[in-house]
Amino acid sequence: MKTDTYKDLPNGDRQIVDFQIPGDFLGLRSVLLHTSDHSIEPITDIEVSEISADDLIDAFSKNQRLATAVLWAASRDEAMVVEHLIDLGRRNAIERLAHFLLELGSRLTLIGTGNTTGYACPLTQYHLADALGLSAVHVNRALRQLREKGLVTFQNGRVNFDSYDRLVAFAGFDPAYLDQKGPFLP
Amino acid sequence: MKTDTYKDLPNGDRQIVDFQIPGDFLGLRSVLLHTSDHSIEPITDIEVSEISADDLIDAFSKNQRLATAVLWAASRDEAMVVEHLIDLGRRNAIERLAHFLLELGSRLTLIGTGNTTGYACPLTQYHLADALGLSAVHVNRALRQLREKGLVTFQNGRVNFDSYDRLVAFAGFDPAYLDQKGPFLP
DNA sequence: CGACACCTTGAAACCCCTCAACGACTGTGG
DNA sequence: CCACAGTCGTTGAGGGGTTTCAAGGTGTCG
Repeated sequence: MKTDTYKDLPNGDRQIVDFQIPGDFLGLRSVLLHTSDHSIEPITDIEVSEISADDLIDAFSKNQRLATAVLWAASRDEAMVVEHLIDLGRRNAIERLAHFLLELGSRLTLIGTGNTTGYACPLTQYHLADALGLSAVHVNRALRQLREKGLVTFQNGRVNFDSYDRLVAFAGFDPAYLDQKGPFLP
Repeated sequence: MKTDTYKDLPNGDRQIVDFQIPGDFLGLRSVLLHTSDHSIEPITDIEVSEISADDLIDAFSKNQRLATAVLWAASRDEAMVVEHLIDLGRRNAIERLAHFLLELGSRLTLIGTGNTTGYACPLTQYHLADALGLSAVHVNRALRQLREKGLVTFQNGRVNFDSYDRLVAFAGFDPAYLDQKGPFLP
């Protein structure tokens, strides 16, 4: 159902780069690069189909729409990483958490497993910490603040948006970068 | 000669996502996405050629190697953003700076305007601050520490590697993600 | 010379981390 | 059935990295 892509660091820390939900590519980034220094970890049970790099590239020659669609997927992945980058660079812990929970909600809504009320979220606070560049302890405190502000509650594997609109305003969340209309095909 | 891609935030901060050097695509990310919420800013005089999204997509149908090469470029861009993400998430200010200066050095070396001795660098400390998620004041202090450690000197528009090997070790820099061998073409 | 951009330094405050401890829950083996 | 280990969540105290505020210095360019 869900996985995450991460990189381990020499000092034992790790940084989660992004999470994948049903319908997402896994490891698209490394198809053409000679290196793949990231690891993928399942969070829940998953179901995957494999496609070889050669086949994928080969298919480009036969179908230009496929090439375009794959490039679109790669661009969208990168846009998410960029937004994630902005999280880490210029938002504090509580804003990061708010923004992250909203982004995941938007993505899950698109595939029908979430809405503005909330969604099922199998992540632990340690996952959030590794994704957001925080300590697990601080994630806990930040989640409490969000709860006490009446914005969002994350408990028992569920995210509940207590006040979706106020949360969006608080986090400065604009889902445009998720490009939920799909690839532009001529 | 150089540009940077950044995003302004509501509170007046901004986050630089990456820098472009000669030979790089500008705005590839937004070709297929409906949105382009990033801005591009010239740092030095630049020379660009324009290519329309339609022409690019159209070319995919005629030349599969081109589609592959463009996807490779997008993947490489993303790999750099990912490494940048790890910088912000799990490295402190001085390691971030060291890693960043090494990455830029590697990229410039590839196009022949740098080596392990150093390179010309037209960035201000404010650029570094916006890229690395730090305050300009702290960038200044961190640069001083790197200088006093005898690792690298950044002054008067030049980066001098005082001890390249020790700097690489200090920053944990591994240029593999830059994939400097170019796209894998069957 | 004045305006401006950039660099430098100090002091105080703040955000977040580390360390430490404990409670709730789950699964496991005796 | 119960003791035990393991994972996850929660909370407190103390310390450190970084920010903000403030001021002054240098260089360039009109």
